[in-house]
Amino acid sequence: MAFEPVTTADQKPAAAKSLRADARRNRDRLVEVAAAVFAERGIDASLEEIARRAGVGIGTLYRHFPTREHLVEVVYRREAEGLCAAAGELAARHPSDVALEEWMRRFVDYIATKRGLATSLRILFTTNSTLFSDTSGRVSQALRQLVEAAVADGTIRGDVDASDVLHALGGIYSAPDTPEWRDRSRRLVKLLMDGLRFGATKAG
Amino acid sequence: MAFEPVTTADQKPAAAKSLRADARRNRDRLVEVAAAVFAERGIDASLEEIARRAGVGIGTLYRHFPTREHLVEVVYRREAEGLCAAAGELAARHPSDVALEEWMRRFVDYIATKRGLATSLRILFTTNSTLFSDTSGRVSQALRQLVEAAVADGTIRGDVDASDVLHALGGIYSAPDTPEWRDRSRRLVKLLMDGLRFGATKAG
DNA sequence: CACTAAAGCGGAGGCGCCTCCGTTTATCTA
DNA sequence: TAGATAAACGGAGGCGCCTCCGCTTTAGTG
Repeated sequence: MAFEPVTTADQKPAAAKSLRADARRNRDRLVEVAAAVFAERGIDASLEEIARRAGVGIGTLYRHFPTREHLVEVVYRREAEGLCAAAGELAARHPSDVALEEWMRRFVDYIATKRGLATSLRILFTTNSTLFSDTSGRVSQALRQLVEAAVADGTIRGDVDASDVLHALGGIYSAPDTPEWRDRSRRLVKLLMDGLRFGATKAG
Repeated sequence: MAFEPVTTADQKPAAAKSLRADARRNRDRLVEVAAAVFAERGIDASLEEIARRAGVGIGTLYRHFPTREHLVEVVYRREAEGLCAAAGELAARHPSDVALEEWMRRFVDYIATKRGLATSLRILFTTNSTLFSDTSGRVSQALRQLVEAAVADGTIRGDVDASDVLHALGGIYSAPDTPEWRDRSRRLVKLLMDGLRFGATKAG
């Protein structure tokens, strides 16, 4: 029980800076390892394993993240941010249609790690109501940026917008959690891209 | 994780009968003790304590109730049934307005045990969607019976119906979980009854 | 650099979860 | 009533959770 609100105080740079160097190091390490372990073993992974693999004691983990949910939230946010940041980098390095396609592929991977997190995420979203709107807003903003760029330079057709694409990706959320889920989702992305390229002013 | 649907197979009398005598005894004992322990210690009470106090091994508890949620569901259903059954008994033993008042008092106690169960119940209701509609339907049916009887014999005013009363009781659900919650709710029931008696054809 | 206070570390220990399997018991048949 | 057998029992054991507190490290101060 005991679902105290997950504070967001540690988001403030001031608070972040006030950590001692060793503490900051351990904290970062824990988040990184946690992301890997959650991806590998699922949300119910042993926190002791995370601490072990991060090379810290279990006490240290609990000091930084008093509940499993705190840790999950930070990992979740970090991944969402990474996804958003990738949009800019991809756009800078690739033709805009390729950037969009690659970003959607990563989006699928991102969602993949969220599968099976249903319960934990539900608790998080209940507890911290800004979490969902924050991240989903930022993610769709990133998508919008990519779609608009690709429309603008004619590598995808002009009669769609970001919300159409988001809608099309929506099937990924709701699809059942089968073993072939990932492959099917990738095919879906490809299909979607072909559709988007069809009728573009600039031929692929 | 692993939220397999909570089966309702054990509701069938046939299945119930097929238990060996000792098994049935232990199962009943467990449910009874679990109700007490959940009420006393909250939903997170130790299952080992429940087994201990029921005088069975922890293995026996888990054989009958493979997850905590299974056990909670059975306790929940049992209590709701008790509440419904009480309506008939109270009606038989008391003037109809007194029966209604006493029943509402018990309803408050019933809800009291559900406080703090938020998460577990949410999981149950998600998993087993009939659970909520089943029980709430039956409970409001019981209330309806009492209200209609009291209206019929004039011990409460005639211009209200069961859904009005249920609505008035609704505040009990939504009130925050403070220490004075129980007392406040009891005062609310009293207040409601005074209002219901006011203008009754048959003076109290 | 030496010293110190405060911040941080980490793991032992206690508890609860859940499974597994050797033992006990109810029920059925002769 | 005795014997057979499937059902049920129960607790040891392994694992994870989380707290508590004595020890270590850092970051300031003179």
